Amino acid sequence: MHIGEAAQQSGVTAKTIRYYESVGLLAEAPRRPNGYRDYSAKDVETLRFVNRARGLGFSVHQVGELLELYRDRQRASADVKAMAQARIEDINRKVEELEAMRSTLLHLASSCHGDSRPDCPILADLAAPLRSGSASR
Amino acid sequence: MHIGEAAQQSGVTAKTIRYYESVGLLAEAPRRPNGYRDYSAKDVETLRFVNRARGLGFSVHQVGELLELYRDRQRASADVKAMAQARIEDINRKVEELEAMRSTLLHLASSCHGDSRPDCPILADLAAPLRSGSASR
DNA sequence: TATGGGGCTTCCTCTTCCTGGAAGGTCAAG
DNA sequence: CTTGACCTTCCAGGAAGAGGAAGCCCCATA
Repeated sequence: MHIGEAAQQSGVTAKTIRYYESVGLLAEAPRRPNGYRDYSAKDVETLRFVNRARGLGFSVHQVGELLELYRDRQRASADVKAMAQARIEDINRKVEELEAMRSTLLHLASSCHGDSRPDCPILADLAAPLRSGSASR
Repeated sequence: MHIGEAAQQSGVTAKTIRYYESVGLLAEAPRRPNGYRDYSAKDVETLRFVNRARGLGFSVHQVGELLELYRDRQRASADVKAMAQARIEDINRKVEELEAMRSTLLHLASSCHGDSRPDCPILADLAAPLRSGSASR
C-alpha cells in the first residue's frame, strides 16, 4: 500500500513516517517502480506499535529499543519491564516538578487580588532578591 | 560587572544570558571599551526574575510579557494573575496527560512477570491491532 | 487528448531553548 | 613574555516533527 494508506491505518502521518525512516527508527521502505514507498500490513503493525509507545512518552530512541526487544524472540521480559518502570520513574519526576510549580503558582495567584490595581505580589515575588521562602526552585 | 559575574549572581549562565539577549528577551547590554558586556545590579535583578519565571515553566515569550508587566507601573494585577492561572491550567493538563500514561504503564508493568522468559504482555499490548481497552491515547 | 486533482517524492526552513565548541581578542599575574 | 581565565562572535546540534515549495505520477473526465 502507499504511504497515505499506511498513515491512515496506523495513525502516524505520512510526514512522520518519512521522518522516522530518515532517523533510522524504521527500515527503509521498499519502493515501487515509480519510486513510491510500499507498505505491508506488517509495517502498519509496526507503525502502530511505534505510535502507542510514543503515546506513552517513550522517546524515539527508546521506541527503537522497544522495537528491537519486540523483534527479538529471545528477549527477557524483565528487560521490557525495566524500560516501563524507568519510564514510570521519569513520569513521577516530571509530575513532581510540575506539582511544585503549580503549588508555587497557586500560592502566588491566591495572594494577588487580581483587579485593576497595579499592586501585584506575583511580580514582587519574581523580582525579589535572594530570599528564603520565595518562588525559586 | 562582566557577564560572568552577572551569571553567577543571577543563576543564569553567561551563554544563556547572551542567548536571551539575542532573541530579544533582554535589551542589548551596554559595552565597555573593550567590547565586553557591562551589567548592573538592576540587570542582575532582571535576570533573576527571568530565571524564576522560567523555573515556573513560563516560556521565554511569556517571560517577556511578564517582564513588560513588571516594568509597567500602570499594569493591572489582574493581567498578571491571569497569566499565572493560565499557566496553572497548562500544568494541570500536562499532569493529567502524564498520569494517564503512568496508569497505563503501571497496568502493563504489573501484568508482566519480568523474568528471563520472553513472554511479555507489554510488547504484546503495544503490538496489538486496533482494539478497545488498549494502551493507545 | 488535455486538464485537473490528489498523492507521492525530496529538500529546506522553522519551532523551543538552549549547549558545546572553534577561532580569536583582552587582561592580570608571575 | 607567557600563561590562563575571561570575553567576543558564529556555527552546529539536539528532539520531534510541521509546513511548504518544486516537481513527478496516476487516474478520471470532458
